[in-house]
Amino acid sequence: MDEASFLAGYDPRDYPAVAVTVDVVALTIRDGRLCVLLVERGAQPFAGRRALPGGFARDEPLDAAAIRELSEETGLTPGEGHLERVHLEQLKTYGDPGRDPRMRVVSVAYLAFAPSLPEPTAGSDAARAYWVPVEEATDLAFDHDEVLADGLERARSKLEYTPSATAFVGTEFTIGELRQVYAAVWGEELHAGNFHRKVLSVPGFVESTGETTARGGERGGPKAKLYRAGDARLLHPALLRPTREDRVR
Amino acid sequence: MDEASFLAGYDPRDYPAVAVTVDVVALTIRDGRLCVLLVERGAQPFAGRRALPGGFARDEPLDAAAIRELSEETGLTPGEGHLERVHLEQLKTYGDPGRDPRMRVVSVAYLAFAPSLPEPTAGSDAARAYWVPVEEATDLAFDHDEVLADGLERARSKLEYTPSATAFVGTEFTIGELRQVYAAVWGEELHAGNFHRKVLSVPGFVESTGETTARGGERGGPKAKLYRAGDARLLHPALLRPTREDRVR
DNA sequence: CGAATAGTGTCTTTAAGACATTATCGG
DNA sequence: CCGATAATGTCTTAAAGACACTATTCG
Repeated sequence: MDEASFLAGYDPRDYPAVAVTVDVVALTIRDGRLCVLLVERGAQPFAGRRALPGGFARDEPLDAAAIRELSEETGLTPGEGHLERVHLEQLKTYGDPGRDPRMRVVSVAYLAFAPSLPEPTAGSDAARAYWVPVEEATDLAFDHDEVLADGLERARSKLEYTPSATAFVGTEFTIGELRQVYAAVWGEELHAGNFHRKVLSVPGFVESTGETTARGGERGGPKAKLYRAGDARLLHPALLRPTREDRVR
Repeated sequence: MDEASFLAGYDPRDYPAVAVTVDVVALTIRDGRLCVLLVERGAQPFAGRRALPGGFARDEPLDAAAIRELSEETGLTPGEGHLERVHLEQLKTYGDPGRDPRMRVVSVAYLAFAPSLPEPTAGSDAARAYWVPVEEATDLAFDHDEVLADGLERARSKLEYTPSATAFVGTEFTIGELRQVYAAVWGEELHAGNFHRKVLSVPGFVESTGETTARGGERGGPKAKLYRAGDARLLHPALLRPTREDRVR
């Protein structure tokens, strides 16, 4: 029986209720570390535990619900320049019976990449939210450990094949800043010289602004050229992670 | 407000009902052509139109619902050896308001790769289902054109980085059969010699059975060595599609 | 035999990675 | 000056792609 013929004679109110929520794995880089946005839970179940931000889907597209949740939790409002540049994509949907002890909850998870955002301000509705380095984001409520792990793996993979690393930095950035994004997300240092040449050789990854930074680095070094994101949606050739042989079996 | 604190004081029966369905983009290769499983809709809306197989999610994991739908539509039962080797993965979730004219329906789409299956038999519950070459699968009900397009793009990409092409052939196969899978999914011929060497050079992609086919090809040619799927979950290095420069912008 | 296919060999080009080198800045 | 970083150069190795070629089998 297909979806529609089933629904034709079907009143969903007769069935056990299903709730649809949207959860967001929001990643950013602070002080060279990859961080995820978490909220502190107030109510049962999992009271006091940390969880991914999320909420009930209203009468809106699922993507819009994800943006709304992110906006509510960070205290940032779309239209002020902060949330516009956030990269957002659907991650995966989690719907196992029992993942919420109270009822059937189907949760559509989203993955977001953001440039370094201000810490959510106390006093706002978002006071319970804060950025946590991903290694310390363990023991989350519900199945959010798994959701986060899936999000991290997706993020690491995305950096290989797409220019989405640019979503973690400002509109203008140096190659060194971009390299720090890769280092933070992949969790390993990259060879500066080879990375530099590689990034510039991929068509459409970055384009020069003609400008340079006003000063050199904090610990010395010359001024760096500034770039902005190019028009490529895929990286050809890709920027592959250093292969760990055992990862593929 | 996060998901759980919202739900704590929330009775979903007070809200507009949301239905969760599972749709399946099931792909197979018949006569060298990539085909998708479609069903003919009987009821309104979209009566008489073709749609992807799918249905309401019951009290079961979402993956289980997808397998169940596939089983019901093809008339094949798990445990008879046909559905075991089907590769199944979650594709994407579609939940825009208005995608079903009657009510809010959130649909979790799955992508399935199957070896050539028998045409669903008339007389069974699956009589309305049949395999259609993907180029002819247009004008589908709901937003299923978009779902199918997303599924095809995912399938093409999967063949690059994973050994999932082996899910389209039998447990034992020749390199030539594998090449026909790539040709059908990517829609372009591949150089036989280079493909052959490439497949054998990727660690864990295929392993030799030591056997060969009993006969040569129908139109001539020598007996071919037989292989089975190896233990790799990712292809290193990958089998990249011939690059079309304009695809990446 | 002729056509088609399996499988291998060879060469060129491209890309990745290791490593060195030069230049420029801050302190 | 010293240490750090930006940016470029060189060399080696791996991989992709074009192409040729042999061997085998069917009709």
